Amino acid sequence: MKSIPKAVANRLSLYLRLLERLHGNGVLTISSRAASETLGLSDAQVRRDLAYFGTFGQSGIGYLVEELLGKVRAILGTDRAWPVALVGYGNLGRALMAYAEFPHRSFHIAAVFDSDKAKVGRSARQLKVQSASRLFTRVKQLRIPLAILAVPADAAQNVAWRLARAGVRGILNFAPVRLQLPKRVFVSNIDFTVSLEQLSFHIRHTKRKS
Amino acid sequence: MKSIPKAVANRLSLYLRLLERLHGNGVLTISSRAASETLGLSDAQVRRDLAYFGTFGQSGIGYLVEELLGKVRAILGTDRAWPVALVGYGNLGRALMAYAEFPHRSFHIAAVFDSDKAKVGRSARQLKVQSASRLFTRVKQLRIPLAILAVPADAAQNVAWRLARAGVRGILNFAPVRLQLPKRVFVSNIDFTVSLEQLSFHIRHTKRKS
DNA sequence: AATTGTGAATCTCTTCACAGCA
DNA sequence: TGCTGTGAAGAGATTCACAATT
Repeated sequence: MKSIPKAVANRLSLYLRLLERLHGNGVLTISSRAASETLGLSDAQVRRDLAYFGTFGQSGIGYLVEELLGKVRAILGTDRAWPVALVGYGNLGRALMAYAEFPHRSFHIAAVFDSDKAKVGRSARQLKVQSASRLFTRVKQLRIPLAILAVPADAAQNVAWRLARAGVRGILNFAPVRLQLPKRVFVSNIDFTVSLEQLSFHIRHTKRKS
Repeated sequence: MKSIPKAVANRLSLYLRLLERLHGNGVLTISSRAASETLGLSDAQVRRDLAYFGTFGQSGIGYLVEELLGKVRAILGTDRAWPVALVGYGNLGRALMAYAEFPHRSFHIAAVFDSDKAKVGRSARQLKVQSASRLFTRVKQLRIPLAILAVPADAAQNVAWRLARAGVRGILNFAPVRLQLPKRVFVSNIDFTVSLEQLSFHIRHTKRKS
């Protein structure tokens, strides 16, 4: 099997969102043309992307929404539930704990940790915030594969190492630092200021309308 | 002037972070080789990227950190202060309000809005949360160029339109929807579940170590 | 008639490799 | 010698365009 281009992987979530919406609306089939218009891509690109995962389109008709949905879910790995460890229960951690989209999309917070004694023991939904000292043991014991890192920048690398040693395979990192980790651990970075900088860059480099 | 490739724009924030750290540590020069190792890029790429903005490296020495820092800041547009409107004062909105990195990086929240009457009037730092009905007028009056959208998915498109009409040039969107806007308005999307899906995808498609 | 899947062409990005500079 | 800046080559991603399919 050809390996999947990075660019394609980044678009899969896009397809998933579209297909879930269509399925929810009872739409049975979708053509590459129709999908491409909704998503702002080209029709050829949609076909090329989907072709990486097999050939399940139907000439003259398009793709069966339900079948394709199952396929994309399987490809993304969201056809099963993923327990996630949340580390850091500050402002951001609390917002993530309350984030309603996660449970609807196969990710559920299975444990919450914080190093601040004042926060430990506090109830977050049905969970209690646990001391960060128990992080390694608990994550390993529960075999939690994913973690969300919502701790201050200067604590991030240390926590990341402990998570990696505890067997975590992927980390969603909100701290504005580049984590150094063994390559079996994948990292997705979300950095709010980087995103704002992209906006200021584009504004600065575009002709003003007025 | 050649137009700047998208891929380069995305790396500028990376360079900015590195240069700020070096400058803080009193480092005077940096070679493309040294920079590339820290950042996990190739040395040729660093040189190529920087060359888009002029030629200010020095043969045999490298780049002057302070000069390059100023240059990168100017390119990204973070050499001046950017007022930002925050729309949505729920869990995420409060976390963003408290986010300490923004003020250090030329972005400051200049106004906060929420449609929930119970939240209006509440104090967020030195600001009072304002009614969303005043959004258009206030944003226009204050000429706020950037907005952070931290509202529920079903309200996002409507708020985005009002922001666009009020003259906003860039929107950082946290709602899991694709905003339709005039193309003079740039959008950066941050979608937590998309990032988690990228992790599950990579884990699913990688040989397990054990 | 409508639509897929894909070779070939094109466009974009990255790396190689080296002349030229301090 | 150590390093930049860049032309040329290479790799990767996108689009074109059309034979094959229902």
